[in-house]
Amino acid sequence: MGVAERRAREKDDLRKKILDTAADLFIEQGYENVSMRKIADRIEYAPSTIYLHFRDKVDIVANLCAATFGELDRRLQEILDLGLAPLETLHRSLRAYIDFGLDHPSHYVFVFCTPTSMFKDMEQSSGEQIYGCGMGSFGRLKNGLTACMAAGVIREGDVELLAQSTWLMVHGITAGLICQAEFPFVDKEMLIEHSLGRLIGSLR
Amino acid sequence: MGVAERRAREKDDLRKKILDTAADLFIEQGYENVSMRKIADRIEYAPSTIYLHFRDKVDIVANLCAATFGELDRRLQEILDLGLAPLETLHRSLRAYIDFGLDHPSHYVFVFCTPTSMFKDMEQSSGEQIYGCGMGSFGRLKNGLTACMAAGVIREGDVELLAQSTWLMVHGITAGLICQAEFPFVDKEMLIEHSLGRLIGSLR
DNA sequence: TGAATTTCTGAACAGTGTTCAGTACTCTAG
DNA sequence: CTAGAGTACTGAACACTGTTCAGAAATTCA
Repeated sequence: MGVAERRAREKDDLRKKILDTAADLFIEQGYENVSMRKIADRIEYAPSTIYLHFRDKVDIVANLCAATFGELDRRLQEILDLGLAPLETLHRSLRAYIDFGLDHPSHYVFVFCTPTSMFKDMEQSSGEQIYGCGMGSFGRLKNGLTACMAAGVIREGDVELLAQSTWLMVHGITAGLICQAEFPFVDKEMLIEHSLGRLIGSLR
Repeated sequence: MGVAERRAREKDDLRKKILDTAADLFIEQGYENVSMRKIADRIEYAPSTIYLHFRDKVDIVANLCAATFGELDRRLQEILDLGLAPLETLHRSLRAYIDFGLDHPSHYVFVFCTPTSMFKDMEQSSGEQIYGCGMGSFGRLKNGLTACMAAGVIREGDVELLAQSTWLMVHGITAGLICQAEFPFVDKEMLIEHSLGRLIGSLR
């Protein structure tokens, strides 16, 4: 009686196809310019079919973001697994965060640059999903700072305060480079490393 | 023959009324949730009338932002006029920038947190208007840094690089506090001053 | 008063997210 | 092999969006 399983698998296939197609379109055209009808057209289903798999448009993006930010977590774990010096680990982690944002600008902007007030009339579960996206990584940042403090390579202080302050500024680098793409920035590599240098230097 | 003048004045009055009403609505409900019809309803004109005064919706926001950011310029000039020590001036200016963003979250997000790619299919003039919003203030930041360098209170360096790096991080504080309003931030006052301390400290 | 200008509107267009009655299909039980 | 249950899917519709434009209304000028 593998029928139920096959049907479930087929249902999951379509779900994945919707997510993949939506991801492609979001990257191609940006969140606002992608409509449910465009997604439906590309997968050759009626728009209403999508609603059998996702509550609404935000639900699709929330799922995509959750998946994408899982990748950030993986990248950060990889760095942790290298077993480097705490300060070097911190530096690489912050750098990985920025690179991640630049690699996934649409997702990053959606999760971190959309005022939460815009999601007021939204299913709570989607809101929490989006909200939770970054929390795992923020926890890693706190761990990283704690490790640095324990090793005595940065001065003692309120970890929560330091972490929030650090995140805000790293976020600024990431979001600024994404959203002000037209701005005549100096060499990006230099700009990022210089800023990270200041950021980490100010922890000593 | 003051007829023409009176009519021009009346026309300008309606223009201002549209801008004021739009500003109110944007603050109340956020840019995306305000429609041309809502604006038209509140001023008791037909939606199409608005198009006699503004090219499109973006044109309205662009005008609002230009006006708002004029206020930022004024605030920064006031600080400059105090004739304080260069480092103190820099500190107060950065603080004023953050406070300004928190005072006008909708405008700030619109100008700095909307990917420029979203304005691709937009009249060039509006794009330049939005783009130009922050340029004046950025120039002031560069001047402030140059003054500090001349006074020998920060170390020598590429002013453009320092200014961009500084702006990115100050932007992060501002945008982060606005867009992640639900995040359980520690005391905001402390968070801002701590971050500014790190930022300015890393210039020495 | 009549003509010319300007101001303003109503209806329409093409698009959006979303809902839902009803069709088409697949699988199960008799 | 067929009747019916159950699922997957669709087409049409709803209420909205920004925007356009022919024509109505109001105002000014001769």
